[in-house]
Amino acid sequence: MLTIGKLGSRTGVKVPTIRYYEQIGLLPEAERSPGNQRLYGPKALERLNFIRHARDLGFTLEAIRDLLSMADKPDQSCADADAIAKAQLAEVESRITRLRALKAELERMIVQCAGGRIGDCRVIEVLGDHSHCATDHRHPEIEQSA
Amino acid sequence: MLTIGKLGSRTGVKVPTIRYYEQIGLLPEAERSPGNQRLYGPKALERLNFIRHARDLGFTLEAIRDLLSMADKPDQSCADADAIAKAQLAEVESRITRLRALKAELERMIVQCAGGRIGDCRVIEVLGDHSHCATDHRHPEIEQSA
DNA sequence: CCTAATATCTCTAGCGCCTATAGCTTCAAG
DNA sequence: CTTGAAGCTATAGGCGCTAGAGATATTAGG
Repeated sequence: MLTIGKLGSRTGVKVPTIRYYEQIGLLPEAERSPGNQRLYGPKALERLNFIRHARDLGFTLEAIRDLLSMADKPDQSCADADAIAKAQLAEVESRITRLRALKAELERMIVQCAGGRIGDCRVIEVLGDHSHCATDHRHPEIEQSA
Repeated sequence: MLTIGKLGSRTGVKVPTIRYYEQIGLLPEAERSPGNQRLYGPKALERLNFIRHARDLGFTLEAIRDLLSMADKPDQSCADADAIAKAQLAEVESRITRLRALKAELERMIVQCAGGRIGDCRVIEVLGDHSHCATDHRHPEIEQSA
């Protein structure tokens, strides 16, 4: 049986985060020692590793919740798991595309800056006027996460 | 003079977001009409366009705050603006690198999934065990934003 | 065995960047 | 002159944690 601290160091998940996962129901309520401290067995370790890994891959906690509930039903079709993974892939791809446009724009901006006064600075100027841009890097919603 | 709604539609920034920017001091307090509604002149339009553009390029509000204060001093050196832009470029590049690793991992996972039962599903299995992975896609802190 | 350091506990608030809701007032069109 | 859209304030929520306070538990050393 592991204490929460050991569990954290084995999985690379911080202690408050583990408690948070329990609180939102992503981890089951942990067993407790006589002194009321959380204790974890191998199953919890496995489950938390799964979560950590999925987070590393950029899945949202919602998606992870779904994936975990699938992992618990080994006889069902894995089409749903596949769909979640594919959606995540699409998400990652679209982020890459967008970031590449940003990168290009930033590079253009920086290269053009002669390093003089602000009044002549391309960085400031370009930011002030989107029409200086080569690509349409605008986006509907600013995305976040991994 | 523009109402907040017009300002929003011209810049692509939502009305509550504009009020939020004012609240946190990114936009100056707007003039008011006799009926207490916010009114914006061309300067505010310009400033908000700048903000929107910089947000689109992934700058944080903090960085934008700095860039704006530089934009107000056209005679200073633009080295600082340049540094901020370069930091942002580095940030974007590192995100791209990471996302590419994620993409590769997700693709591997998906391709390997034969589409059968969960019990045989590579997606679920890989998530459960990082050692199945080709790349070390782990990261110290999960990043966010554009 | 006692102490001191460390780890854990609960609870609450905060981060960045908005977004949504409620309940009101003002304005523009018909 | 009425209606409906657009505006106002104030507050709460959302994601995924992170940080803090203040109390208790455990462990290592003397």
